[in-house]
Amino acid sequence: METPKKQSTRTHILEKAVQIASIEGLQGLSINSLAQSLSMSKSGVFAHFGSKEELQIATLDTAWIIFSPCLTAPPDLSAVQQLQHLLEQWLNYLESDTFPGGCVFMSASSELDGKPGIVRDHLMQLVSRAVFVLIERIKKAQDTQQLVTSLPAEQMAFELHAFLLSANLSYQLSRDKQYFAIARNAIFRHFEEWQGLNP
Amino acid sequence: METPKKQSTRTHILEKAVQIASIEGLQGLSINSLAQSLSMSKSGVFAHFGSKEELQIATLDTAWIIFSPCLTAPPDLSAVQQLQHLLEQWLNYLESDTFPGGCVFMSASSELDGKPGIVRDHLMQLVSRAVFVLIERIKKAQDTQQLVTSLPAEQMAFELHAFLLSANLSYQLSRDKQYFAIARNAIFRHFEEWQGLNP
DNA sequence: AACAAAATAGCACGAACGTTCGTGCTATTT
DNA sequence: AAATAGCACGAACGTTCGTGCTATTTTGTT
Repeated sequence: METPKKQSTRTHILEKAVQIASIEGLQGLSINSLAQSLSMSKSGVFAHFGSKEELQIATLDTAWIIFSPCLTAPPDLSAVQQLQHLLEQWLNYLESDTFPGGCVFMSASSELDGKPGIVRDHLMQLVSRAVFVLIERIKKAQDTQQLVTSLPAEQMAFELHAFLLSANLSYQLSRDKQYFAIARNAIFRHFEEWQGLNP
Repeated sequence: METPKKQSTRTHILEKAVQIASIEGLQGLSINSLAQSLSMSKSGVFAHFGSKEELQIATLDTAWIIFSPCLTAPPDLSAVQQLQHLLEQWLNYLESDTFPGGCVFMSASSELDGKPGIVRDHLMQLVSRAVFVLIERIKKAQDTQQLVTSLPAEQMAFELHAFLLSANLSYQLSRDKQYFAIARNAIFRHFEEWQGLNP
């Protein structure tokens, strides 16, 4: 039987790293505390990455692997249903404590804006990828006359994304899940309006 | 002549502290770097506050003094105009680089969520105060039949606030001011809708 | 069973962190 | 003129950080 042990320690390290980073932030993720929480030595952890920046990038990639399934949708749904499916999965990802300290990408965006470097570049690439999927889904719904075309897809994406971000931030600060209900209400009403009057 | 020296160094320190904190975050605001950028000694700065937590709280208070004028509005305006005035000033505050690294309260919210303590408590109090003003302005506009009452004021406040937060985050990450135009578009359209059909 | 390779541990380093202490300056008060 | 208080300073503390080195252990292949 093939033992999966060889690759699994690095994976195991990164899963803990994502948890810690979601609470302490990417900067607060220290190799020392990471090693201790894994009952490993500092150098044992460090050797897997070679630098803290590489650890941070690998942590972002691991978080992306956890998050990215949200972006998929069953192909048998209509375009607008796929879009709604995407938003609902995104909300579930924020609401269920997938990451104990909230969306890693959002907290990382806050700490890394204004600090150029490869970690920031990598983060921006991942964030752009998620927003790109959102915009594309909106455009497809517009192309099939399921959403109005009076608004640019980018405008709609900004507003929907804003509700997701804001719900995450308010929830993390207050630990009150009502903000997800409020965000769902906002999203639902906007869909009602944007589906309403087709030319 | 009364010497303003005594209180002014502390004020001077805190003004620099707000600038640094807006870029590096409240945790990244180190007493060492703060002292160096002021050509002071570490202990000279430290003595004014006694602990880093007290420095962080004083920094938040200083940022609030800078921000809070946004919340005022000329009393001769109508309720809905006062609300629009508030949002426009808030956007200007985010857009003009009042703080070089973006809204201090937002980045602080991101780093402090999930880390209980007096700094987090103090931050939440300030944030709540701003949101409270926003909600009260909406309620007053509803009471005077200038905004529809089919939505709770808290729901409207969440959506408007989300646009502000999201514009700030996207701008700080991309340095692209188009996001403020998008946010203004979103706010304008929502007012059009919420003013539209009164009972 | 022996051995090469990879993974982990151990140790030391320089730097930066928050904090404390003793000590001068410089006003203000007695 | 003497005593006092407030500021700011430099030095040092113990700790933690990221990062190199060198052993030692574990693993996979013959």
